[in-house]
Amino acid sequence: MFGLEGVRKSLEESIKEVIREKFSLEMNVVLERPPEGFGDFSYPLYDLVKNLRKSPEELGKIIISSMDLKNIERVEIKGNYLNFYADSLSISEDFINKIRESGREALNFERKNRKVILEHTSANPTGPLHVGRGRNPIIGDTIGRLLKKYGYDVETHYYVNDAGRQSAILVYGYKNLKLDVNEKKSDHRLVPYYQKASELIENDDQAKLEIEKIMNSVERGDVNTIMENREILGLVLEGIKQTLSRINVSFDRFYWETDLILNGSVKRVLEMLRDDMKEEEGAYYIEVELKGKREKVFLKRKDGTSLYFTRDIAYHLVKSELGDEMINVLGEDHKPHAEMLLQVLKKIKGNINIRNVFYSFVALPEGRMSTRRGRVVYLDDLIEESVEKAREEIIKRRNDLDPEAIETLSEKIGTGAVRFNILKIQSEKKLVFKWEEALNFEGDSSPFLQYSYARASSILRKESWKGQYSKDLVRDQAEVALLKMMLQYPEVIEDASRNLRPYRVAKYAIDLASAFNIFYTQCPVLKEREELKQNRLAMVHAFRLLMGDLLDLMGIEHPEEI
RNA sequence: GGGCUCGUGGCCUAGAUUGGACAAGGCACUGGCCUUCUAAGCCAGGGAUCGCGGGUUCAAAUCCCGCCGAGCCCGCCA
Repeated sequence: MFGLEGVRKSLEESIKEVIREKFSLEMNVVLERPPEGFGDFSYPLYDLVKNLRKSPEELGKIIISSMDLKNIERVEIKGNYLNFYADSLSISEDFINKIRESGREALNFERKNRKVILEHTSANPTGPLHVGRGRNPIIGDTIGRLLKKYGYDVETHYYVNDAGRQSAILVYGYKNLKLDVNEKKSDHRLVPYYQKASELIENDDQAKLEIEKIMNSVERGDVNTIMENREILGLVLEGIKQTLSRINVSFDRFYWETDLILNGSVKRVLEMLRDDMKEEEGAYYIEVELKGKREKVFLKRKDGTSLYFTRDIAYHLVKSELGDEMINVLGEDHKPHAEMLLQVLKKIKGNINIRNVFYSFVALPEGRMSTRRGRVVYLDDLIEESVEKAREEIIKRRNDLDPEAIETLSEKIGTGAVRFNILKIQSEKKLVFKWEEALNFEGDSSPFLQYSYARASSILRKESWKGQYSKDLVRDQAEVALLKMMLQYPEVIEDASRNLRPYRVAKYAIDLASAFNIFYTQCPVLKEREELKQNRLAMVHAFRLLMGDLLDLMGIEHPEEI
């Protein structure tokens, strides 16, 4: 791989070595990234100054004179810091060479030969997706793309909850109520049935009984009931899939919860935990420790049926057989559940690799989203509004496009904005949904990225890069800044993947686009003399490759012109 | 009540894992830049007691303790 990380590591090693030899000290050397104008890496000398009672100048000189300065252009001692200026231009030459030789493959990481089962979204198939949990598919899908990029094999799962009360309510409503609904999208069409049936249970004992009967049959593993239910729930799931596919989210596998009942997994879990279970009024539970407190977790109702937690254990055991590691993207409300689940899984199966990514709910300014209270923004509505906004903006700027082209373009820009505006914020941070922010197409936004990509494409359409590049022709500050920014790609991807922080990619994409836009305004390309033109075309070419890659990672389209 | 998470200019967000040099972007605001590769852009400017109070340290937005505020959780629900 290319980039500056290698330089950092060898500098750290070398400094550590010098300190050991010259001062007989064992120190943990971590270089910092200094503010603008202080080089690429810096080493604070405070500790040494204090330890050895010598001036920073004196210490700095000793270190510099005996350390290995490979790939370093110059070093300065400034205050209590040793500032290293990397020879970014030589490194950039390697980078451009790699791009020339292998194109986009230059951005690939080595395969890890490790398979991750990534579960995300898993919304109950009882209604359309709303923005409250809308972060889940976007964060989840991006993590999947990131991990693939970083070299993992990834299998994405959607766990379809068809065993609970909510599913039974919908099924009952759809089968028994005669309603006149004008909605063509199936997930929205079924909403009134669910709502009406929910109301019914409040005071209609007969309905309540019927719903409990459905639940009971399902949990007992009655194949007919389960399959009938799946047909109705499947209608909603189809609608959800449509929504997701519009924002480029898809799954390798939909795993139905009731399969765990049908294939005996749930039964096996209960057997495995038989010795740990305790009885209380006919129901069975196990005890787990949560934050120093013992908690009861029920696995079996007094009527003998299993609970969500039981089935979740079974599901995770299934997943653990499918890959080397599991990653789940979960709402913050699942935190205690996930912690307890992990404990139980460890008890059953010693080494188990699970990592959870939690996100906090998206709320509206007036409070938490709630379908019942009619306080909800559906993901479909957000997408629709965003695409509409994009259409308006395009019509404002372009009068050369036919209606069909406008349509295609607004879809790409609008859906990209939906993904980006959610992605750019750390998942655990609370998020209040405001239309004016969701529809912001300036500054830190996806159109900003797509715009920079289109600008690069536009230049390359007029003239393509012939393959020449020389660091000696780089003079402008904007060129250097762009090159340096591009060199950060590997460490950003690594950090984002290892720590499951997709927002890092979003932030980096903004910085990169920004560096390119400055380059674009300051450095003409096409009208320069041949040599310089080729040099700048190389940068534009490399930038376009990188930005296209980053947008793909985020599931955002990158049209050649916007 | 207990636990988890969050609190950074008027608004939104980085920086916190690994404590370091004037706290960095964006929105909004003020002023400039389209006869030159796409102005969804670029340049310049104003605007921050980093929730509050202690502590550790040569050095704290970052680590520790307490408090305040917001969200989430504490079911034989999912």
